Amino acid sequence: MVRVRFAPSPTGFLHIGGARTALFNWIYAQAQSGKFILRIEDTDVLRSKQEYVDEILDSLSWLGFKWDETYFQGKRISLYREHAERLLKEGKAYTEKLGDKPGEAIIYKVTPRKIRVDDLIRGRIEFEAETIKDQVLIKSDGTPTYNFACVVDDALMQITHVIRGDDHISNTPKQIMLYEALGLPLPYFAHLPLIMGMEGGRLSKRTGATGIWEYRKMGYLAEALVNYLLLLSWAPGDNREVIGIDEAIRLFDIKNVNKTAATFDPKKLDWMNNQYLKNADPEKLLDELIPQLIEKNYIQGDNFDRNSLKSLVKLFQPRLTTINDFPDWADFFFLKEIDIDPKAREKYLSRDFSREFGALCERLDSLSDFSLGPIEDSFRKMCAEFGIEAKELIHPVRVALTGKTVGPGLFEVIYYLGRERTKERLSKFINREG
RNA sequence: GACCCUGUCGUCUAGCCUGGCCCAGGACAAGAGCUUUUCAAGCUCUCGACACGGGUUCAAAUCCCGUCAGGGUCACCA
Repeated sequence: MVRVRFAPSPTGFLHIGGARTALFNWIYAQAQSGKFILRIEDTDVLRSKQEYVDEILDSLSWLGFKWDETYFQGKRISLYREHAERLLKEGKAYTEKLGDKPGEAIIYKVTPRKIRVDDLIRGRIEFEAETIKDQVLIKSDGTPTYNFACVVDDALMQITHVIRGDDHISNTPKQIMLYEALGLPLPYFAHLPLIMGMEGGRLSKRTGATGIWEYRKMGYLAEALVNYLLLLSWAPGDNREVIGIDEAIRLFDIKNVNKTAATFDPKKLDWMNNQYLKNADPEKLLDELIPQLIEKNYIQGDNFDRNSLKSLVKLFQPRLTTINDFPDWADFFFLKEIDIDPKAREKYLSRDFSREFGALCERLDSLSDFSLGPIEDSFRKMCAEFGIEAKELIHPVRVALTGKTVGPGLFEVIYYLGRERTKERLSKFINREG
């Protein structure tokens, strides 16, 4: 049975790189019908915080990576000490006192030899143990070092595949020495390429948001983020980009994971998010949106028409980059007084449209069936009578109704805005004296 | 500095193992145009890469060697 793990340390939020490591472990477990284990590496007592633990768990859940078992290294301190003392007894380690500090560290003595790693993604990598210093196992304060705790835990938790970032390649020979010293079976290793920022180098706050939670707040869909992250170092091989997680699991093979570091491109993430957004269930989008709409005072409590909101969401869905675009772009449906973009006014409403807008109001008034088809027919007929092209009037009307030059089709806007509000907004541009 | 990893369009990649179908395919971005209603949607087109140099071979993006470049690691952090 395949057992993989994701082992974050709660000294910060879950970021893009961590999410990617979690994703590849999780998808491998799914593909192999194995177990995905979560291990919180909280041995650094000073920097570890409960709020980070909570945030990491929330982010993993949001991304859809369910885990089967949870461990905290902080609760296993005695285990590490037992194993270190065993090495001490066997003469494979020695103790050392650090200056005048209390306590003694336990240090593993490296013996020169060649260490081979057969990496599932990179093939064979060889190291000379001579280039590696003696390794601290237990620090003077009694807590284990990362490499030691990691080995003891991976062995005891019966982890079969260690899938982690490239930056751990040089830890691998150190860990292999410890497995062998302890007489524990070696797992398979697979090292994923790193994700870099647009300017090269590590993905950092400078290059934009890195916390998974921030992406959620910005209105990205978990499915889109996961799909994008997966594509950053893996491809199904048939030129498809938008690929559902179930199918990805079916096609996933760790041997096809790329070796090259990938640059995180926010623009492509945006595109991916739009791909998922346009096919998303409007009900689900609405659930995400309602709290925002309430907060903006666009709707009140539970006093709103869910069906008409759903229609609105559908209207905007194909053009949304993030969920959060909706409240901005559809604001004119909710606001009593809309702001007209000054440039839009300048471009389309600089001349007087009293005659046309007035006629339009009358026509809309006389429509017995205020629905999409009749609205459009009536509008176009009126333009013909005025001897103008429809678009000469469409743009000014759109600006008058929405305050914007872009948006959904005008007739949909009129239909969903309703007869009264449409007339009201148009009337503001009708000069009575003229 | 030492050790290690990696090198296909600006970016993500397919192809590389099992040389010829690749004067290198797709996607994002960018640019141009179409859509007798806008675009931030849709459609069409354009731009654009095998890091470099040697080999091996009838034939190399694909195999070998070297160079260069980028990245990672060298903590009683994880």
